[in-house]
This record gives sequence, C-alpha cells and structure tokens, in this order.
Amino acid sequence: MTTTITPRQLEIIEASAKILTYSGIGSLTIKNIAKEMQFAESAVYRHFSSKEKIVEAMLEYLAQEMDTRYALILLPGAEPIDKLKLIFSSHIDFFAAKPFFIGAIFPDGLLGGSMLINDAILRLMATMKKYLIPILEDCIATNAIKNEMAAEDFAHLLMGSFRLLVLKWRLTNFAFDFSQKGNELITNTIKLITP
Amino acid sequence: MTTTITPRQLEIIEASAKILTYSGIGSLTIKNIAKEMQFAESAVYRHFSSKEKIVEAMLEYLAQEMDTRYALILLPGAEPIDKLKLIFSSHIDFFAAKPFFIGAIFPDGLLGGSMLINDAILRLMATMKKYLIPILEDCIATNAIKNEMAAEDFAHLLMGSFRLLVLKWRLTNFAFDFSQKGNELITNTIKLITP
DNA sequence: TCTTTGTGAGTGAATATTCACAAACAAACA
DNA sequence: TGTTTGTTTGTGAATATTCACTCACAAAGA
Repeated sequence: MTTTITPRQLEIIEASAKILTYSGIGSLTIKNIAKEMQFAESAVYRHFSSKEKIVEAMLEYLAQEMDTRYALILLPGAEPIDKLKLIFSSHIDFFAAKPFFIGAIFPDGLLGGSMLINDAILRLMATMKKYLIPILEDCIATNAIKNEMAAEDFAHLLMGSFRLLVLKWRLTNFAFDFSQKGNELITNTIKLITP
Repeated sequence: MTTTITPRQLEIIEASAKILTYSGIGSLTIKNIAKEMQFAESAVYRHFSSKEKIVEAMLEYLAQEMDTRYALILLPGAEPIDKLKLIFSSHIDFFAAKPFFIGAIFPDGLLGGSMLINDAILRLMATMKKYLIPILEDCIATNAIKNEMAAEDFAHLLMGSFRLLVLKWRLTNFAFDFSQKGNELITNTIKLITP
C-alpha cells in the first residue's frame, strides 16, 4: 500500500499543509494552493485529480513518514523506557522542524468531509498506537512503569496530553519553545507513571 | 456581557451545532441551516445578521452555560477531590445529553479563518482552568493527590486525555457509551495521581 | 394597524474543475 | 548536426455550481 509521491506532489502537499495550519480549512482553496505554489490554478490538476486527493495524499504521506521514522529509531535491544522517550522526542523533533503539518493532525476541519479522510485520520492514530502499545507493555512487564493501568490507557494518557500541548502551541501562534515544553511534558508524565 | 438569546435563536444555534458536529464545518451553510430549521434560507436572516454571528452566539452561549453549570454544582465545603470528580461528571453528562455541541466545544483548530473562534477556544479552556486549577491546588494541599506535579500540569493531563476521548468518540461516529468510558477514564486517571 | 416572521426570486462573488493550447525538453532518427 | 515526435508541466479562458446575502412582498397575531 505504498503510494509513490513525486517531488512536485510533495511540494503541493507541503503548501497545502501550510495553508491548512496557518489559515484554516476555509482557506484551503485551489486558488490559494496555486498562489502558494506560484503557478496557475489549473496547474494543480497536473499533479492531483482533485482537491480531496491532495488532503488524502497528505495524510497518507504523514502516516508513512511516521512509520518509517519510528522503524528507524526503535533499535531492538534498547530498554523499553528509552524507546518510549525516543518515540516522543522523535515526534517533538518532527513537529518542531515542520510545524506546518500540525493542521493535518488536528482534523476538525477535515472531519465529516469524506469517509476516506476520516479513515486516514484513524489510520494515523493506529500507526502511533502500533508502536506505542508494545513498548508500554514491555515497560509494564519489566516494571519500568506502574501496572495499575493497561498499556492502552497509558497510551491514551500520553497521546492526549501531547496533543493538547500541540494544540496550545498552535492556538498561541507557536509562541513558546515547543521542544523544551514537549520534553518537559513527557519527562514529567513518565515520572508520574514510574513506580 | 450577558447577551440575551431568543428561543428561535437558540433553535438555530442548536441546528447549526448539529450540522457542525455531524457533517463538519464545510456543511455549515445557510442552505443547510434553513433545511434543518425547515424554513427558507432568507428566514435565517430574520434572527441573525450573518452566519458568523450564529457561530459567535453559539460559542457565547456555551461559555455562559458552562460557567453557570460549574458555579451551580461546586458547592463550598465539599471535599476538593469530590469537586474534581463532579466537574468532570458534569462535563460528561452535558456531552452525553447534547453531543451535537461537541463540534463547537472541541474545534481543535481554526474553524473559519477568523481570529474570533481561535479566541473563543482559548476562552473556553481558560474557563475550564479557572475552576479546575484552584480545586487541584486544594487537592494537593490536602494531600488528596500527589504533589510531584504542579496543579497546572495535572489540569493539562486531565484535560488532554479527556479531549482525546471526545475525539475518539467523534471519529468512531459516537459508537461507544461516552458516559461509561468517560467516567472510567477520569476514575483511572485520578487513581493514578492519588498518593 | 403595526410588528414579527416567514417566502421566493434574484445578486455578485467565489468555488472546483475542464478545456484547448503553448513552452520546455528529451529521445529517436535522418 | 538538425529535424521530428512525444511527454511533462505550465497557462488563461470558460464552465456550472454553490455561496452568503438582499429585497419586495405576504400572512398572522398583538
């Protein structure tokens, strides 16, 4: 299921992500995408058959990117608690480097638009879980974190508070140092769930 | 700053909230609002001067509703830990009863392109904090919850995982029992932060 | 009668998408 | 080398549709 994306398509995806993140779903028009790309509106259709396909490709790209990134950093043999820290610091680094992708993971504007997009969002969250849950289970098994909650619930806790931090960052127009606050949050939360 | 709202205006606000929550911001059009209200498009303008004013009134109404609801249930003299549980169970009850308001309260991002909604989200979160933080401080002071984190951080944790539960509820088309899952989540989380 | 609340027809602007066409470039061939 | 041919990537004009919003008018209750 690996869709190949041309360099030009990636440019359009990033341009669209910027509009989505900084101006909102209402501004994600072919006109604005073309303006951001500095070419005519019709040129967009040389690379995507419709606007919806762009959003679809954007979510697909993010899911793939996350998948390969995690697979790369999670070396077997490492301590599960270190893996846990690593997965979040990788996440923090990615959004700090490419904040314009944040609009895509807060899908409210996209929600209800189409089933395909709805599914893509669920797939994105499933990818995150796919890596997080086994690590958390290892942590529980090796007594690195408490056993009073299921791995699923710990994942929910971590993902939920991480998401809220990202949301706050966006709502304050990226005012604070996301890397710092993000690492603080994860450190604090892990300390809380450590026996 | 208390704006009075006519019964007909409230009907339009609720109709708009339903469209927003169940079909997304892209479907929130005068045409659809009129259809939901079962009258002509032009009739909408008998009650609101513009579409944006509807959204404005909706957010104002919700902020007021939340404020008075909290003020009502938080009786002085109660145990802070009970107040904490109460504030969330009140929240859960409200969403379970009127799930169509979720799209308005949890927009997760720029709904329009307007600063207005951005501010409204921040104001709503501030209201939530206004009640939550003092309660959490009391909890810490009376040793009802751990003191290894600041009240602010506990609030972040609780609000973040609560928001994620709401998102999951929406993404699964309101499939699971929100009251049950919500209460479980809060119970589990409170247990985790109890010394 | 006057105010409230509705209707239906109409407006201009914005929307996504399509179309015929052109410039740039590379491969194939004389 | 020069010519032909095809492909990719762009353009500008035109399309139908949808959008928020306006206005003259009507029913109906106070």
